[in-house]
Amino acid sequence: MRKKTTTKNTVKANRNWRGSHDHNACVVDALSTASSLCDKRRVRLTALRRRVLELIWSSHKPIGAYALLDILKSEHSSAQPPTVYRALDFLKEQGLVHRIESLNAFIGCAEPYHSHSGMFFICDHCGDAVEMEGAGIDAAMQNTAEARGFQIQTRTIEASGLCPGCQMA
Amino acid sequence: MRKKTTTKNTVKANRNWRGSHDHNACVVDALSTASSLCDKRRVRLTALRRRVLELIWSSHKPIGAYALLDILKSEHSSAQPPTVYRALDFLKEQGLVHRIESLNAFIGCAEPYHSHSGMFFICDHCGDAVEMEGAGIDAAMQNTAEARGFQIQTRTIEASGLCPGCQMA
DNA sequence: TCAGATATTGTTATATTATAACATACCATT
DNA sequence: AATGGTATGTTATAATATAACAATATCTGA
Repeated sequence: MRKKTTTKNTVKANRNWRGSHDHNACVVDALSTASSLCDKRRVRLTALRRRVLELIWSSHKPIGAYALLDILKSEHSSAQPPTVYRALDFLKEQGLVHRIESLNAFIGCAEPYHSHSGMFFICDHCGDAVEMEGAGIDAAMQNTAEARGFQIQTRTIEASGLCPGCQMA
Repeated sequence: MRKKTTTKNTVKANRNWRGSHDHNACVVDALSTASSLCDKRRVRLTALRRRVLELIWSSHKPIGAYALLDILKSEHSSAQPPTVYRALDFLKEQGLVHRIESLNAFIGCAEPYHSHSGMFFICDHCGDAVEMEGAGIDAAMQNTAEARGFQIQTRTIEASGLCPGCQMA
């Protein structure tokens, strides 16, 4: 039995849209996870790289390289484009951030322990982006690829549209 | 019971990788389809737009805006970036070309009659890209989106890796 | 601890991709 | 031909990304 209380459903959807609520705690978590991951892998999460990761997590939304650069410049006068692009390259390699191709922007990865490409739902209205589990999508792509003999290395899966909150506006 | 004749499978996969064989016929077809589609919709496939579409189809691989511009310039000296970007905007709106986000490049759409986002398999080695049917992927994304209350407007689905031919190299 | 090797960051310059803004030309209807 | 909408021309600049080489920091083994 299932009530059709639209409001209730919307609220539920809303509650689910973003997993976490305390954004500061989120950032701290992400940084400490990143730190231990890098230790384990014997790669160096330098102050600069750590700061870039922190800035990405501190932004609720996907953030572009030049927006990061502007912030870095204000606290670190030597920052130039390569400064931020190198840090981003490192963070991507380590799976700590994802690049959102349709936005030319970057977002923190909530599940850096296992390598994956991520699927993103991006709200055109508020700019929020959320990474979700593939739930069959990866497998479906893999099947299609295999049927044609294509060997997948990386996936880009992005959807833009309206998040629950912005559908009302 | 299943034979493991790798060679045979690979050959089969290869045959399927690209649907069509006569590329010139392909281009002619695409142009005439585009032409009738635009007539039907009462929009103008001008000489310039038609030429850009032709150039895109004539390229076996996704082609960038500035590569198109270089060709246009050589035959049409007034061409500038807006010339090509405007044509591309028109062609995208009409669903005649797709933009491949991970490459910043454009490719002709083989199925312009019905609006869709397309799923692309892009070979890192030879640069070929093939559009394939979603076969469950769109539905799977839609389900995930609905579960969270997200309303999808456009999708970007791209995989890069190795095409059958390049796996041997 | 020191020297050499490697990794990281600094610095300057430039490449690549994309859009803004305004002027002119085209062309369909009256 | 006058009008209004669409398309293109033109100039300038914004936004994104990388190349190439120099300097510095960190690591490793003797």
